[in-house]
Amino acid sequence: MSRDTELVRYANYMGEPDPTEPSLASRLRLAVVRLNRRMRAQRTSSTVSLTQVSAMSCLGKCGPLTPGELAAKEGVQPPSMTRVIATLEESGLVSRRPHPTDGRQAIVELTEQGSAYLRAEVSAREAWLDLTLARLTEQERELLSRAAEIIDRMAGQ
Amino acid sequence: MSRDTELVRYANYMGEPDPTEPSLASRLRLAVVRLNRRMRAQRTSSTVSLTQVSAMSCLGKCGPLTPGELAAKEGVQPPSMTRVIATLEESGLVSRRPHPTDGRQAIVELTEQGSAYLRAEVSAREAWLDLTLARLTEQERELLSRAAEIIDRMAGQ
DNA sequence: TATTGTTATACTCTATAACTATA
DNA sequence: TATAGTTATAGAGTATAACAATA
Repeated sequence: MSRDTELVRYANYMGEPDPTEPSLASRLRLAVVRLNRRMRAQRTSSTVSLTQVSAMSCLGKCGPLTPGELAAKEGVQPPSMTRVIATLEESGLVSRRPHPTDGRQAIVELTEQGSAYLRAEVSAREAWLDLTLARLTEQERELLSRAAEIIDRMAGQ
Repeated sequence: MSRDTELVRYANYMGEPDPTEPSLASRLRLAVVRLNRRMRAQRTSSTVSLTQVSAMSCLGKCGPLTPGELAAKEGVQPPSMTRVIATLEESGLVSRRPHPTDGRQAIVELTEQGSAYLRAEVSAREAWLDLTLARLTEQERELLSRAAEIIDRMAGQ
């Protein structure tokens, strides 16, 4: 997209504010904040938190990664990821091994147990979300599916 | 919606898992977690956090509320809201007055300063989100607008 | 006795700054 | 000197349990 096109879009988008109606940014912010809270509050028997599940999903999807790569993909700072990895390693869900050529780096990957967890337990954690999604219409789910893609792209910028 | 319809929907939705593709629940979870992180990380000169802005937006939209009502609308527990209100009151952005008929309750409302903040500063906090949204196409924004509605409804359940 | 709200306490998530080890 | 990662520390956000005040 050219810089000009982008500016025109921004002008068009910002040009007609409706003071009686909350902006799209406001509504999207509130919706995301609230769903995030709701998902975190969803307790499972497991001790693995939403953040940890998210990191494990990333490893499951991308394969073994260095801590730095994992932090970048999850959009957190390296020290935050250090802690997530340490906790998961203590639980035996991920393992670390030395990088073959660079002594500074490490390779983090799911253990057998971690993979099994991802297959079986993640869906348990997501039970509430699954059920809530199931209550929607097929059209609404299709819409959310596309929205998830867009939101993920926005967050990754 | 009847209970039967709901069960059929759930069966249809859950019946065809595709192991090669992350589920909608997974993708939506990741998208929401990441956008939430990204929004919180968005620093402003202001000292008002995203959670505080969210509570103020709620007061701006609904008018004066008791702490309990505000907690329910935001989907947090009362003690959590106690803290948010206390901080906002210290900053002079909201005020508390006694409930006219029930001595246990209180009425929380935006002050003049709080309203001004909501008009002027909130958009500053949302600058990043606004800009990011402006980079999308009109169709994508329309889609997100509908998604925000659905997500908010899901979170409110 | 039930309801509303607050206080006390603790845990998760995340950040920045400073440090260590390796390239 | 630059990069990858960890340790130390701090702050936001949220919860549960226990308490106080009022209905």
